[in-house]
Amino acid sequence: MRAIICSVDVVLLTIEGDALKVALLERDHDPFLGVLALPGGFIHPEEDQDTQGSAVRMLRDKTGIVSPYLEQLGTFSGRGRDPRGWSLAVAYYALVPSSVIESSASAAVRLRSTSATQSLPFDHAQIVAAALKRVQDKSSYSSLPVHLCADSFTLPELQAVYEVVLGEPINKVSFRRKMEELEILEPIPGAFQAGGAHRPAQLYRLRSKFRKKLALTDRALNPS
Amino acid sequence: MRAIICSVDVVLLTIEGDALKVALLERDHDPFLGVLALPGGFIHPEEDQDTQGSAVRMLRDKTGIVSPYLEQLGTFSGRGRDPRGWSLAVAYYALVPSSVIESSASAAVRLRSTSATQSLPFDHAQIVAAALKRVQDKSSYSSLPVHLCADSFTLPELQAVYEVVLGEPINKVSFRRKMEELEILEPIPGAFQAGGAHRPAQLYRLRSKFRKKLALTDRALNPS
DNA sequence: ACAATAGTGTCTCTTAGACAATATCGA
DNA sequence: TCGATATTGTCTAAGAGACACTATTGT
Repeated sequence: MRAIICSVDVVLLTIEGDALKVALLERDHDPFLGVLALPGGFIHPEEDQDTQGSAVRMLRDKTGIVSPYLEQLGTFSGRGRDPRGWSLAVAYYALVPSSVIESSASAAVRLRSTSATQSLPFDHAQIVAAALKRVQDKSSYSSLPVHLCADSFTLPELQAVYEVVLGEPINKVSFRRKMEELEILEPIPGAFQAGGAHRPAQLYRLRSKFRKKLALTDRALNPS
Repeated sequence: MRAIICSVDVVLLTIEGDALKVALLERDHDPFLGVLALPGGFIHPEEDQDTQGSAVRMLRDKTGIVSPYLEQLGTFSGRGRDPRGWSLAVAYYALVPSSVIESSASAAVRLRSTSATQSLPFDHAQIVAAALKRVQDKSSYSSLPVHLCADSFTLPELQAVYEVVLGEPINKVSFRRKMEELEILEPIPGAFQAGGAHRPAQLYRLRSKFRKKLALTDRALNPS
């Protein structure tokens, strides 16, 4: 009996401009040498505590990024997904602000729109689709999208992030009420973003209690 | 390098009396020979299409049950969880009505209350806890619990199932309104359940469109 | 002063829960 | 008829979205 090929893949998501982007890398060996694919690789039992550890290691070694938010997405398996044989990939997804990409991503990282991932090798298109669906579902009733924002941000910025992730506009008043209720944000005293020819916006930061934890709502932010 | 031990475990849940129960089996080999544990076993790449296929096979062969609802829960991995070495278990959960257990479960199946699974071997207690949490989360905004009901059931019965799963009472009027809105049920013409000394209840069945698909609500059934 | 965006007040409509009325059975 | 549970009607209160008003900046 052939051994099962065990790997871990990571869907690293960020917002660039007005769209969600995935981080891809050119594969450095066969199969699909040179083709853009999700960062991933074999599990190293001697080195990795568990698959989450594998994901952290791969993200760090291959993209240079350490993501505060990293969650298991699911496991993809079967005979057909890898030409080398029956394989099993535990997929994770990570969310980072674009500032982290700019400051610490390796030069090999390529950002691609999540809407243009049809041609990825293996079943990576399916994995990206699952990550996208998970992020959208979770975003509609949680504080998940704050992890796509930098350390400090304004409410209009955060709302724009939610709108990019959910793909539809949100009522401003309702959005602010919801953020207020969640009690996850705190204004940074005296800090404003002066941008353009208009009233400056209050800068907020995530309250420390929620650095690692999500806040959940009873009702969807944007019932469709 | 040692190969990774790849297995699949299934959390089979049902309602018996007023409580959620898990199906357990006595282990037939070491480690933990004779100890009650989740149904599970090694992935057979020659035989299984993918891990979902492994889960179906194990459920069928070890418990005699074929569950219409079977969903991946997550993957549990690491050095410590199995005394034989670094291992990886893809966990699934299944929901079946108690009638299915009664009619087709193998005699070896033991039902245990989900609140008494602290002493399970490996990390099975953690897997059961994750399954329970998943089922509760999903039940609060979907039609998931109908899979714990037999083919035909009354609305009070279904409400009782929701209440067992969620662990708290639900407003009757709201519950009925929600079920109405979801449009997942249809009354069985002329079929009533005559039970006791009171008005008989209309029997309903799941509309065929929702046999395999869940219906989702925007708002939690029971905001707490 | 004007344009532009930030932030707030308030009205209305929808929906959830409380309460209670009606329906239908067996005893 | 009475007790019990099913089913439905309706009132009230909380929350969401629409709209518009105020605030504060650069030009």
